[in-house]
Amino acid sequence: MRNGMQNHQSAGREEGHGMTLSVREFMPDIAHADILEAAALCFLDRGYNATSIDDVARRLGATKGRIYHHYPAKADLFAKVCRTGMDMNYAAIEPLRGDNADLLDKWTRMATVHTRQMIETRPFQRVVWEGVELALRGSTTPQQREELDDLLRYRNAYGDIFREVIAQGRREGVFEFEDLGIANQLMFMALNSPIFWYTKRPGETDADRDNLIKQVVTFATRGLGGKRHTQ
Amino acid sequence: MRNGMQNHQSAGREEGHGMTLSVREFMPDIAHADILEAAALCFLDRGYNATSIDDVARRLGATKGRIYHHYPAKADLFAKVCRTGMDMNYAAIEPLRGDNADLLDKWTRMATVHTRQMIETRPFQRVVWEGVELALRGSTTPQQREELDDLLRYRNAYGDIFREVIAQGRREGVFEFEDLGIANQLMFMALNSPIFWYTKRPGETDADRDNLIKQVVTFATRGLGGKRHTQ
DNA sequence: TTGACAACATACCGGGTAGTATGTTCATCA
DNA sequence: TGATGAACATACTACCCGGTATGTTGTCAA
Repeated sequence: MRNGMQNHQSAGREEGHGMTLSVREFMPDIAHADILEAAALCFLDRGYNATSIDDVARRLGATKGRIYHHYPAKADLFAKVCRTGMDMNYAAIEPLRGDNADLLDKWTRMATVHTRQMIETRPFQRVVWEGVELALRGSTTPQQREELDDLLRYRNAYGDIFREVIAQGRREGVFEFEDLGIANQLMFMALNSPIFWYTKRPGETDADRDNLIKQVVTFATRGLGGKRHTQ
Repeated sequence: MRNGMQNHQSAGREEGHGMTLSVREFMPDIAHADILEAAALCFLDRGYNATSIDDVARRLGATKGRIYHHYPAKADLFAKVCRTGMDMNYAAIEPLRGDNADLLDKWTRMATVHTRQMIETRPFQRVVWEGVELALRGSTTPQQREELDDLLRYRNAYGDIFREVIAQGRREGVFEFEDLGIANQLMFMALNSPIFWYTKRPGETDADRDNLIKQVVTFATRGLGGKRHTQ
């Protein structure tokens, strides 16, 4: 292990996503973090199948050798990106789990944090979405299905955290909807939607971003029939 | 043109989507309708890149020759599926365009018809979604970009129909939201969402489907701050 | 200082797939 | 009735890409 002292010229760092720090918190190994970030960006704007290992390597300013030295196969690299994305989501809402204050407040905070995650770690979250889709469609090899099914379970467990909260909210009269499964789907569609259409505006401020998030959360809150609308 | 009298054994018709009739209304040419339907189903459950022309042919109980006889390239087949899906959407809401009754009623009818389209022609609509995504990401060859840009404009024009209605609704105090673009995105995310998670339940009745649609539309209505909630 | 090994780069192979070139069948019409 | 062409099927090619095998460089420990 030659730790540190990597000075490859880091080509292809043209996109200024502010998500780099978040990723490195979860990937103390710099080499792995660089590869995962490059892979996430490639998967983001071309999708899994259309992205070649050479594409990822080119963005790194490296060659296939580097990637295959750390990951046995393209599918494993993809799975690792997905897992990293989900890890970041879990870590983001973890501090809110024990919150036993007002349910609507709790849900609002969870939804806000989640939506912020979708924006700030967008490349990874977009890849997670594609991973879930690949898991739902059949096909692929058995050993990859195993990894994708793991991702799906991981994702469902995360979704259940929200599901439980809105279920309790309905019991308490805070929310009003008919089918819990449908409501959960629609809620996540709204909260996740920035991964599809969000792009950082040139002069965007933190306040602009906060306002954007607020609008998304407000839409979801109202959609769920939330009694006391945020703000 | 030998019209009619095709009796290839129509293999791979195992899925009982009830969308066949809708497609054939728009494709009087049986040969083309069969190909488009098979292509839509293949693209639905494997995506564009992961679907080979041989896959589509196999589902038809035919070979590549048949497809390449009617479509010059895979991209053209994909574009045609997208265009057909959008054509069906336009035709579905067309009767509601002239409706000048209560705005919330008009919007509710439009949203209901749209959501029903997402369910009943799901394979085509899922392909449209992927087509829009492919158009938004760059890459691909120039002549294909032309077709995808066409699709994007076609789709945006369709979206503007809804956008105008909810914009007018906001002016009249029927809806309440901040940014029009964001509200439109969130609204479509909710209404389109069945293309991702809808599956026909074994004992599903028409009433079940209507109820499902109503829940989706209600969520979107509330999300937009609709003053008089449906039902 | 020298092996040993991590961390890559380079060179190569093989399978899958888009697209093409050509053969075959059958209906229609002159 | 035979000639023409639409509607396919069959056979083939060229290329891209995932994966591997091998070479190279620097570091560290003994």
